[in-house]
Amino acid sequence: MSEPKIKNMEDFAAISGISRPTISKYFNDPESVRKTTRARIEAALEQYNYRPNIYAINQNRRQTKNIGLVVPNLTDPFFAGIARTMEGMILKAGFNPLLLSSHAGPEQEIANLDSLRAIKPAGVLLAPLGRASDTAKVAEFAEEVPTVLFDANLEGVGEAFFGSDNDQSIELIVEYLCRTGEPPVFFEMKSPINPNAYKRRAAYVAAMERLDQKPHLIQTDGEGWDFEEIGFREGTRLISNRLLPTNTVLCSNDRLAIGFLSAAYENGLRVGLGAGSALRVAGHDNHPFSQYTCPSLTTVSQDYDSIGARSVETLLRLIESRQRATTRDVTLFEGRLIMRGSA
Amino acid sequence: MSEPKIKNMEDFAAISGISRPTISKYFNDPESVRKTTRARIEAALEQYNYRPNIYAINQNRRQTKNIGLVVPNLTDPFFAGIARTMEGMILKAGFNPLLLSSHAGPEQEIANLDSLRAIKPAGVLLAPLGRASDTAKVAEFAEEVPTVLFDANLEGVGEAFFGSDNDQSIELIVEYLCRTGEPPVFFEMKSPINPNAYKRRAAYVAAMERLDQKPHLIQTDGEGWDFEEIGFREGTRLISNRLLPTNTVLCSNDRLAIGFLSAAYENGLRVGLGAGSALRVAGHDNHPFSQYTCPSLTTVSQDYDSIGARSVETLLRLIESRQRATTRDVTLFEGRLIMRGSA
DNA sequence: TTATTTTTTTTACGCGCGCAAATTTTTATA
DNA sequence: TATAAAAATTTGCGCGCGTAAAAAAAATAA
Repeated sequence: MSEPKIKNMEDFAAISGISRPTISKYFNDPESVRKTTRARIEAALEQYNYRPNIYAINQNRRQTKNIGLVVPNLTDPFFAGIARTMEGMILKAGFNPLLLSSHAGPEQEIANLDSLRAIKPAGVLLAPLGRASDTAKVAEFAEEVPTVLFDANLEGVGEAFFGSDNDQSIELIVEYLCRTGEPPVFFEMKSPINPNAYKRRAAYVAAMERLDQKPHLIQTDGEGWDFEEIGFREGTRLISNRLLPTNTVLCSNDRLAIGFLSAAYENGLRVGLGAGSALRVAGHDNHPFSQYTCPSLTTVSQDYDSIGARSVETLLRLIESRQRATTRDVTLFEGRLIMRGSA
Repeated sequence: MSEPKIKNMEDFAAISGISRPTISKYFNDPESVRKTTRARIEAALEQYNYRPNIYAINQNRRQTKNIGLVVPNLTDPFFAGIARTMEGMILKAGFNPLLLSSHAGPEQEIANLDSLRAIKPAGVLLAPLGRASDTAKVAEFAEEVPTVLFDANLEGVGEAFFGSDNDQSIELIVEYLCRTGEPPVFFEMKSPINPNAYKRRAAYVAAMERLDQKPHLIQTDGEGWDFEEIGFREGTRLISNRLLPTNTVLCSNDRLAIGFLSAAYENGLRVGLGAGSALRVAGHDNHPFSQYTCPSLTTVSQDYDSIGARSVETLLRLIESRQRATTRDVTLFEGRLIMRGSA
């Protein structure tokens, strides 16, 4: 279809009979040129299928159209889902998302930020590892590049933070559990990787005390991301040695609960609300798989549509304004109780 | 630490007392300059922390160091896991992986390839959607850019294909199920998105006939990626209406099996090998969550370490040789039986 | 020491585009 | 139709680097 080879914008300008600066203007914003000119350019575009060189563009633009999106662990369907919706929003706004996962730990988190630095992003959306994060280096990055945090907060770092209101969501489920049966013990990791875990622990204690109940924490060893494994291992130990003080267990997150439920099943313990059940188990997060556990998991859903939307919007507005935030917006979204079979 | 601002390679050359072309040579291959020179550069590097501009590099290099990595659905932990290991290998080889997911369908798959085209990758690793893929457009892309397929084959497309030997793995589990109990029915989607599903169907039929058993296919409606939901919905229907002709169900993949197990549980059907069990359920893939179903899922694991490693190696060799493959290597790796509680 | 090889330096061009200022052309308004 | 405003064009610089050829310097071999 195309006989003369279009190698660059100059060639394309020549063949389409329009000046190169106007072509350049068109690619930066098709609406910025006259309708008739746009039509001529687009007609030529169909014929010759030219695309500007992205490296030349980014070398010369004051600001790229890249937005970094860093999550702690893409292998976790929970984060994969969030990343996916946020990616969609970034694309729709005409930016180019770059998805990175920090699964290997804080070094990789910093490495991710370093490789983002190399592509000079207009902004970054970061769900930090949390407790494990190298906060100083993350803060340093956030000084250079407009950065919005979500999911896990690092105090004072970045332009804004959007996350879940753990106080509200944990109180919600603690209240529910206390109202409908024995008060729950709280099952969690001793040294959780995620700062939300600390908030949830404190929220559990506070909620229990508010209800005149005695808090009881069960804290297991275990490092890393293999939450189901940890929940299963510790669940097995607790159940087979009859170490549970009540028949109700609130797990710090759904993945621990999934492991715990599996342990209960393997040990012949019936979980659920009914009369014939020996145990109630609840989680937190409304993990994609929590619907298919046996029994299905009662949990609290995080409002990740809002968290994602607000994070992206905030960053985009910041980028557009070409200046930094005057105040650091911290907004927490409420959870919703998801009642299912397990509690 | 650094008083004079290093804005580009020329500044850095001046400050380190070495000529710019030599600095350039160093960044393209640190081993290519004399030891003493390298030491001087690295000393200066520590002081001034300079990094070459990646856009300027890629604009001028004959070939970038980018490698595209496209999977059908990052929300599926199975693909997330594969992508993660392959990413690691690409990085170790000194290339820059770019991870994309085609979850929204064939249009996004093509959009992914288009955005990869824009960054002029040295090569691409592609797990196509399969049946739904726009094969002509994928093939066109693979003509332009060295592309290795994995997981799902598109006949004749790309330089090579690496995947699982569905014939072997399905026969393995069919043989096991027949040997230890009633012969299995095969539970699958009527119009599966993945070509492996077709291979598995055929492999099931062949394996059953080889064992002198009558194959029985149960094919459900349902589109998209929500396999657990489909498995649950259809499982509920089959169980509550007593439509199963045997007590053994082989699911086309683990995610269907997870939904099916959940349905069995909800309907009070005990699953497992034991005498007290009414049903046996098996899957295929050794999905990360298959270990934590109730009961844990008997399945076949795919050798994804080998598939990933061979795919990456093959592409890297191709890139290094700077020429296309003379023959299209198709290698299938064998599955391994994972015996657990469900069958 | 001299001759040879390897490495570095010098010089210079080109990549494909953004961007700015001044000029010209086209369109909208009076 | 004249006038003002908007859009397009011309001209030209600069971004930061890869790369090539020739000259110079350094390391190695004879």
